[in-house]
Amino acid sequence: MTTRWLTPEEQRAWRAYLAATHLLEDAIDRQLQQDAGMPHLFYSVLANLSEAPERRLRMTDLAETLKITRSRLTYAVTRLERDGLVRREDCAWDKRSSIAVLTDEGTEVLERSAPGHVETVRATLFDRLAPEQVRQMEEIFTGVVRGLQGDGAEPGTDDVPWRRRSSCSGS
Amino acid sequence: MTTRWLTPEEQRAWRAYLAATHLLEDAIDRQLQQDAGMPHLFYSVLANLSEAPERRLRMTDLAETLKITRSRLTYAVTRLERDGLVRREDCAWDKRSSIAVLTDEGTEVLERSAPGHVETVRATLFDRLAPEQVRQMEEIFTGVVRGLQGDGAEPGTDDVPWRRRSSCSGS
DNA sequence: CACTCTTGGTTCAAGTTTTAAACAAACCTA
DNA sequence: TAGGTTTGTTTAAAACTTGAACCAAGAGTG
Repeated sequence: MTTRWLTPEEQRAWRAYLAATHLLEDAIDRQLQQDAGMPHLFYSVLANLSEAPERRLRMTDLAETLKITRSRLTYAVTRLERDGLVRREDCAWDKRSSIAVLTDEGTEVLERSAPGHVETVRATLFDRLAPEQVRQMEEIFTGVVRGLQGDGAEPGTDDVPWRRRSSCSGS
Repeated sequence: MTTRWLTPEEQRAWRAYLAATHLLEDAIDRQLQQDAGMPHLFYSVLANLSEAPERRLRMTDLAETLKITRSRLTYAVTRLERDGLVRREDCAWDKRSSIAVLTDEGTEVLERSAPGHVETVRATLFDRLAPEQVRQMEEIFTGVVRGLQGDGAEPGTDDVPWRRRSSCSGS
């Protein structure tokens, strides 16, 4: 089986993608580090928690939605907990689980830095895209995500993966 | 000025993008680490050199096309040089510059690991995209790149940025 | 009930990578 | 020549990632 190399079109797309992701991540990381004192990943943790019911999520679920290893998440949450932005709670139903909870201070920090973050995402990305391109982007990347790890999952659960399991949210 | 939050469509696109980039980078890094013993960035260095005239590029130019800092590139090239995949040469025209040259061994390693890499890129990305989506991707991200750092550059030089300056290639 | 298997999460040590600031050399311009 | 810029590296510190090992708790089985 001989290698099917990338076509010129694919090469151009790939290069553009690589360059853009580098620049984007740099810009966003710089902005967040500046304004919120944290890297993008940490911000994403806070953001995801803030949208979860009762602002709490199981570590494993959080790791899954963020597409990172649990180890990596443990590291992030430990930092955030040290800064008082997140608190860990035990799960009453499953005593193995620990639940990351966004604290009030975490909420404050998030709300304070969200505008700047959104501003950056807009300035670097969405303000340069036509509405049609936004749709295209979503389709392209949801496809990639599904292919890369959703192969075994039933379609339809991808939008809100954090509602799949018991969220230990009952008080 | 009140914050213009992301629309639901933009949010979906953004989340999909973030998830996909995480998964993609993970997959590609894992594959390259496995098969070539190096992270994606290092591979990109080799790949870019291999396509340059005489397989040589100024450090600064290389950093610019890779969208990384010179410091970061210095680190990468140092590693690659230690492994014999890249060699540094002085530039005759400008004695400040140093030129990274892909060695024969580097070429071998690259050629040996390229098929697996392309295979991964295909499997994770392009084999899931319609030709139209490849074009959409290119347009979206070239726009982003141009906006993020090409604002001051004349349009038309984006495709082959490494030919812009003296490449110190005259043997 | 033991027994095993799996899951959830952390710890630990090692290594990798990034950053930022400082530096030196070379170039350029007047 | 002086002053400013570009190139590239060095350095030290910090940040991050990895992978394996580990423990505790649930789940399934006989």
